[in-house]
Amino acid sequence: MVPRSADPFEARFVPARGRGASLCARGESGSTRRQGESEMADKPDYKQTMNLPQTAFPMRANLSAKEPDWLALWDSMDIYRRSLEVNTGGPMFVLHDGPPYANGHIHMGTAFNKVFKDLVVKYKTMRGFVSPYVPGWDCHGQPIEHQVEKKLGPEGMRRSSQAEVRRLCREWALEFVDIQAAEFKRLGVRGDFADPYLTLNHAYEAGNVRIFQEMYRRGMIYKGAKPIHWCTRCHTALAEAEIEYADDASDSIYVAFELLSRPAAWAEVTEPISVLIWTTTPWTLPANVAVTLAASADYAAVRAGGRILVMAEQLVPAVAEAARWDDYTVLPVRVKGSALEGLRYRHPVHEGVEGVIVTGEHVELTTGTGAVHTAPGHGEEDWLVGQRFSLPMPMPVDDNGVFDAGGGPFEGLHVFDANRTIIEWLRERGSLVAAQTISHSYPHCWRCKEPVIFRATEQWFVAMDRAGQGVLPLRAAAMKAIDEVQWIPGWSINRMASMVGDRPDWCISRQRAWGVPIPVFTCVKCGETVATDATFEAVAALFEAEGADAWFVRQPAEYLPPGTACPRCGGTALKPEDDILDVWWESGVSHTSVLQARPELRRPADLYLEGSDQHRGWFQSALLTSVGTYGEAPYRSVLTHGFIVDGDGRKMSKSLGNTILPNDVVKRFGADVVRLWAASADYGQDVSVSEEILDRTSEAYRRIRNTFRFLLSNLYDYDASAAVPFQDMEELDRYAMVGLSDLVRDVTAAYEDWKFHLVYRLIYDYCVSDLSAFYLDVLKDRLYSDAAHSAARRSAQTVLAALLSALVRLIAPILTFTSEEVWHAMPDALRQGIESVQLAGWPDAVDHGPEAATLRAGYARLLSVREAVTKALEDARLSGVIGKSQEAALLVTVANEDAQALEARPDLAGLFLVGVVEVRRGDGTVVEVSRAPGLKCPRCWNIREDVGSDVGHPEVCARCANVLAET
RNA sequence: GGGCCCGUAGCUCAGCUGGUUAGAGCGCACGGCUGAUAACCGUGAGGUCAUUGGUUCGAAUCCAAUCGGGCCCA
Repeated sequence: MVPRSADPFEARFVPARGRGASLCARGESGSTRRQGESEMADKPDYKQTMNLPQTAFPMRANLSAKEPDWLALWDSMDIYRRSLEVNTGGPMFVLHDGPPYANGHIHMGTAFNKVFKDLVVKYKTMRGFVSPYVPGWDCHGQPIEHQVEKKLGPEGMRRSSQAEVRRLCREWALEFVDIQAAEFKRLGVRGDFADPYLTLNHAYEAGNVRIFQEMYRRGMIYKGAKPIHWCTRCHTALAEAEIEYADDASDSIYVAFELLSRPAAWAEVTEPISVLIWTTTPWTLPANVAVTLAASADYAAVRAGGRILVMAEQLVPAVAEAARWDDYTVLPVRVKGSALEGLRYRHPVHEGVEGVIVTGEHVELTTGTGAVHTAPGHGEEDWLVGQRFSLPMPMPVDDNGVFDAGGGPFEGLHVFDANRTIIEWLRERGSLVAAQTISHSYPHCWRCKEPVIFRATEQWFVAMDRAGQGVLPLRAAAMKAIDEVQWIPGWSINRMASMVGDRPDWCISRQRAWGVPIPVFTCVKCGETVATDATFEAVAALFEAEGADAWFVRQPAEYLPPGTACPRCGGTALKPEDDILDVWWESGVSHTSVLQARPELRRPADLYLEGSDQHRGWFQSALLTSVGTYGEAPYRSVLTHGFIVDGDGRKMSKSLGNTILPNDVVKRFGADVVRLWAASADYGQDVSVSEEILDRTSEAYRRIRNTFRFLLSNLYDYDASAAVPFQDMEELDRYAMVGLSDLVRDVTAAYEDWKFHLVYRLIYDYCVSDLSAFYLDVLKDRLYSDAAHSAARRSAQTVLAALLSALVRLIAPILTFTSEEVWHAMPDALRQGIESVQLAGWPDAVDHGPEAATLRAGYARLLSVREAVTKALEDARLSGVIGKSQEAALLVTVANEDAQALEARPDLAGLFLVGVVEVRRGDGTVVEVSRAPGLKCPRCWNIREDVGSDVGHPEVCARCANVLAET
């Protein structure tokens, strides 16, 4: 702030050229650009006698350059620690951070999420809550491992031990933890970045074991074989999250399976009878065990090419076309699928093997033949059918995707290479009825982009519907817990409930290196699983002390209690499980590894806050592991936001070229603009970001900033001891105080509802419409022209101080940098020695009693008349009657009630910013404009008839003469 | 293909349980001011409320379908 010279009124007779530069922070001389300067030359420079705004708070924020300074200040004062201490003894609010994946730079989605969380935490802190925020990172998992694999190359991978690969993965993860932490901090996010939680921390890793132990004990974890997506290149089972669907060309073949017995319906037929199946994965035929028909559909027997083929009646024409049958006949008798159940057929591949016909609900009657080749090891639905009919589950495909002996004639071939061979092989044997190539959606590995296969392997599962005695099965318990959580927005509960209600058992096995091992052992001698409280505790202790790495380098005998033996055969040679845990499990258990483990946190958390994809991800893995262990949800409420999309509502992708990166936005606009953008969007739906949106946001930012600047600039001589009590204020000021209270009340309610876009709108509209366009505009005359110490001006300043003090707090969670900048530019008296706005608490919505309603009503009328006035003034301006509004004289004719509201306020001319106003009563509202009588006062620039009435100061209006005389 | 959700002016948002000519701010155009000045004030033009049907005396608001978009799943 520029120091003000001793007493401006000493300067009243100083010629215009003499001073001035020192008064104005802008440094403008004020004496060189006026036309008619010569005629002013020997007149007093009244400007020097006025209280014009002064401030060092710059109009242009230069955020990208200045924000780092505030970060440094916060660092130096340890703002995170202080934000907790300031509310010591207060209630607690725990927002638990969902860990982003420690790979790559942050994107707009992560930026949005983190800013959102920061708004919540800072708001809660200012409301008096102890609100710790411990950021976290998800450090394990296939993507990082894949990056390391790429870096090492195939040769390097072969030479590296698992421990070495894990070391590189750890380095990779930690590097990106640092990068992302810096990026989050740069956005103004406040938290315990000095001690974040990382899923690779030893204590964290141990938490996985404790949860596993408890859920295992409760009978919720089992080992089973089940078809899962398997990437033959990455050698791993893939979760749904790791699958991408893309169009692929596939073989589409129709194969006749010759029936071993004749259905009664077609007993008289002499040709061989086959059931015709259709498949797009020829390589799964060696694992075939059944054909599934739709129980209630009609099946027909078609005579074509010298044999009888059974298929769904409604699909006959389509099949005939695919097979290019010139000539075929449909036998007159139809049968239901259920009538064929139990028939046996000759296996299409394996000599001397039989398959069986069954029925199921999943049979589609829109494509294919209505007869589904069923290989329980190669498909989820097939597996379910297999379960129901107790079918065998052969699995002739190994980890590499290559047939073993079970592949019969195709042993040694990779499944995708085998397709052609199999087709030819079938053709030679006459069972191939048709073959085409079709394009359809096929699953691919999200990392290597190769097509994946469905393949049954031994996996560890979390059972959704079974549990030990006396324990509520997980699904039922989770559904109950879901009901007890507050979901925001409300529809979120439907999504969560339907997902948990429908989901299959959770496969938690991954055949990878970079993660936390499934903490069980297998007896080398008999293959029994060895997992007891004693072994779990030993493993947890091991991880706690040495990390999960120890699993891969230490022998079980080194850390298991002496005498640990297989409960079945007594064998003491134990092999640690090879599979590692699904990373969703890992991040899910943070309720224990973080919330429970850290003294400053607690479980359950008050809030989990993530994007809507986490219904399937973290919200769910946290829920299941928490319910499975403690019988309750890990959170009291869950807030979800939409995804970040471009200006057209499309997802951002490199291929579309519509990506916007937070680091770029920070550089160009500043983090506060990112934060304002995040706050201004309705997160209940997808959130758009584009150049235009950021431009608009940036303009809104400047608008808010300028409001602060105006407030600050008129408080340069604020005297707290001269503050005017509410009841002694000018009426307009009392109205402004009521408006401020209303704003505080509304904004606080909006924060409480997590409606940040409403917070933004309320504050912004208040700055623009209530303050800038009315109150502050009207106030200028009083602030600038009245005596500095006058009660009227002090009344105005008291309001400005209140506005400033409240607004800076209300906006502080959002504009974290700018609010701090304002805080430090505020008069000391308003800061009350508080070093940061983040520690300044929340403004009160003062109840101004019954007068508040009277003021609101009176000014509502006045403001509606004022709209008519501005319109009339504009017309008058257009026709050249006036230039600025002060040059106008108004004749306002209004209805009776409005007239009362106007007449009740003697300073109508001031409120309308015109020279003079006369009010008359009439029917409607009519405003007539003419030129104001009188002369322009050279000091206050108002047009007054009393200009020249004072002998002491013959040039100015009476008010200004008084001011000059007083000083 | 299934589940959940979304689609009001160029942009961000209001429009409660259906009720007069659909609102605000920004942007834009035009004007004013030049003592908030790369600021401030004012006026104005912008919408067949995604589309199409239906319910109703009356629908942006209820229902259905379609189109477009998002997340999740297949």
